[in-house]
Amino acid sequence: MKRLKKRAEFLSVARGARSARRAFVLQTARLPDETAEPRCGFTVSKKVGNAVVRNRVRRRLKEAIRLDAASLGRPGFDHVLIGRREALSQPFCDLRADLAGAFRQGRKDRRGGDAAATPDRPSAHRPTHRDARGETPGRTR
RNA sequence: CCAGUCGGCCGGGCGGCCGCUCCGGGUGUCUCACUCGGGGAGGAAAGUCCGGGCUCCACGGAAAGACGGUGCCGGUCAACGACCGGCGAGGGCGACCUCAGGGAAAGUGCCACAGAGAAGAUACCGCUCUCCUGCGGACAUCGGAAACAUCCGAUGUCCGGUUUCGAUACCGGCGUCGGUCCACCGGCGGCCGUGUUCCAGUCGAACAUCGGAAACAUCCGAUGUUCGGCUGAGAGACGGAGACCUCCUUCGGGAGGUUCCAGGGGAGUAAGGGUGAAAAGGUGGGGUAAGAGCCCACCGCGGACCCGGCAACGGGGACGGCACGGCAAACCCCACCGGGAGCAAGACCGAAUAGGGGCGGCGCGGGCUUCGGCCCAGUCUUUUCCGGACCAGUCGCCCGGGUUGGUUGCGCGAGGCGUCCGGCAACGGGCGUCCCAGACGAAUGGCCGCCACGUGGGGCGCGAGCCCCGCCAUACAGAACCCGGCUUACAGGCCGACUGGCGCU
RNA sequence: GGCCUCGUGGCGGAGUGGUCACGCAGCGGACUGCAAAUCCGUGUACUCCGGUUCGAAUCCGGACGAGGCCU
Repeated sequence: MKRLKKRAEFLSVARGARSARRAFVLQTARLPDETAEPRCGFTVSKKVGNAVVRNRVRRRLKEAIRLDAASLGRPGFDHVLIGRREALSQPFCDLRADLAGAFRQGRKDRRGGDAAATPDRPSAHRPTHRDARGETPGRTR
C-alpha cells in the first residue's frame, strides 16, 4: 500500500471515520474516485515516547499492514494509523487481527464517505492530487 | 580473602522466513520492473556548552573603543574554555581526589543581625592615676537686715493624719506606671544626676501638592507628611544621700583626717568584656600606676639578597619590629582571544502567479543652440503668481508579488586498523593495509528457533555444580553537512595497575 | 536540524546577596435564623544538583521541564 506523506493529506483523512483499538486509532476516508489505489499514513506523536519507541511503534504497524495489504485495502479509501504505546507490547498476531477488524468497520461507517466528499474543505492542494490520480490510475512505484 | 582508588575496553552471538534503502553487474515491455553480489546506527548518534572545516553576507589595511569570553606555569593540538606534565591550596591512614587558582598599597562599593567597635580603627563598660563632692535644715515664693551672696522668719511640697523643733520616714486615700484588660499584686509621687517614648517650641533636610517667574529643569513662597538637631517640660526607668578614725559639744550636731566605698570632672591605657563568619599577630616571661612588640624567647608575617628550576614555585635568609581583614563567580584593572550568520547556509533547473513600485542607461512635443543650456506647450503641486518636480518607449538591476517541486551541497577524511620509532605523557613521525551508512512523513525492520549471561522459584547433590519452569527477559538510547572536545543518561560484564587491613608460608 | 526565552505557595504575580511581598483560592473564628458580602486570624513556595560567599530565590556551571521562532 502506498504511503501518505503530505500534511494536507493527513488533515483530510482526519475528517473521516475513526475506530480505536488497544494499539492504535484508525482513520478512514472515502475518496470520490472509487478506483483510486488505497493508501495509508502513520502518525506517532511525542506523547508516546522517545525516538526509539516511536520508530518501533511505526515499524510494527507498517509491517502488519504490509503483510495483509491485499486483504485490507479497497480502492477508493485512504487511511491514517495513529500509533499508541501498546503497539510495542501487543502480540503481533493480535495486532493483525485488530487491524483487519478496524479496516472493515472504517469502510462501513457512513461518515467516512461523506467527509471526504464534503466540498467545504480547503481547496488549495486538493484538486491537483485528485486530478493526477484520476489521469494515471494505474501508476505504480 | 575483604574493603577501596585509578585507567582502558565490551555493551549480546549464531541461524531461518518475509521486507526497506543505497551502490555495482545483467535482463526486460527501460521515468520503471525483475534478478545476482555487496554496504547499511552509537559510545554516547543525546544536550547544543566550547572549538574548527565548509557556505553566504559585511569590510581598503590596521588599530582603538564597546560588548562577550578566558585567566598558576610549561607543553600538546588545525583550534579550544579540551588534553598532558608540573606547582600551590584543601580533603583522605593510604592508593588518590577536588579547585574559574592573575590583581584588594589604581580607584569605587559591600560586610545584614548582634556587638563598645566592621576597616582613615573605636573608647561604651572596665583597669590605673589625679582633683572635687559625699543630704532629716532641701527646694520654690514672699518679707526683713545695704544684696539673686549670707543669716533670720513665714507659706507651700497630691490630700488627710502620726513621730519629730523640723519629714523625703510611717498609716490611709488619690493619681500614675507595669503585669494584655478587669479583679488583685507590686513600684512611684520631695530634691539632685542621666535621660527613652509621648508632648510643646524652634531650626534644618527629603518628598508630595499648589502658586509665581518663560518650563515637568532651576529658584522663591505656602501647606502637608516623614526624618534629624537643639531647647523646655516630664509622677516611666536607672542611680544618689556612705564607711572608719581623732577632737570638740549646748548631745540636735560640728570640725579635721583616711581613701575601704559611692558619684562626678580631667588624664593614661588597650590586658579583659555576653557579640559575630570575621575584632587589627599568638603563647609564655619581663616590665608598669595600670597597660601595651614597650622589651625578650619560640611560632607566625613581610622581606633585600643568595641557591635550585625554562617557569609557576621551592629552600635559605640579613633585616623589619607587626605595618597590610574579607569579597573581584561586586563594579573594575591587567594580559590574551573573538566581524556576523548558519546546510532551514548556499548553488542550479523547472513549474506557477503578477504585469505594481523604485533606480540607472539609451531615448523623449515645437523653436534656438557655442550641445552647457534657454524659451514656449503639457501633467502634478486644491485655485492665481513665483518656485519646484516629471515626461512616449525600451533594456538592465532591485523591491514587491507568486511557488513550497526536483537536483546539488553529500562524504577520501585533522579517516580507520596493524606495526615500528621518538616523548614521562598528551601527542608526533615512518611503513603497510582498508574504503566503511546516506534517509527526507525520513531506510537500517517484523516474526521465530537455539545458545551465552542475569534474575526469581522448585528439584537433585556433603560440595563445586547440574536439571526444569518463568521473565512486556536485555541498560541508556536512533545518524540528518562533517570533525575535535566537554557534559549528561546507562542493565550487566571483562582486563590491567595500585592502596589499606586480615590470614598463611 | 538550528536559534532564543522562562521556571517563586493550589492559581496569578513582585522581589539586584541578609527572616520571600501582594491579590485570589483554602482553613478557623466573628457577624447572620441560614448563607453571601464584610471583619479578624492562620497554613503552604524559590524546578533539581554542585560551586563562590560568613550567608544564594538572587552570582557561576551543569541537569530537567515548559514555551516561542526560522523551510
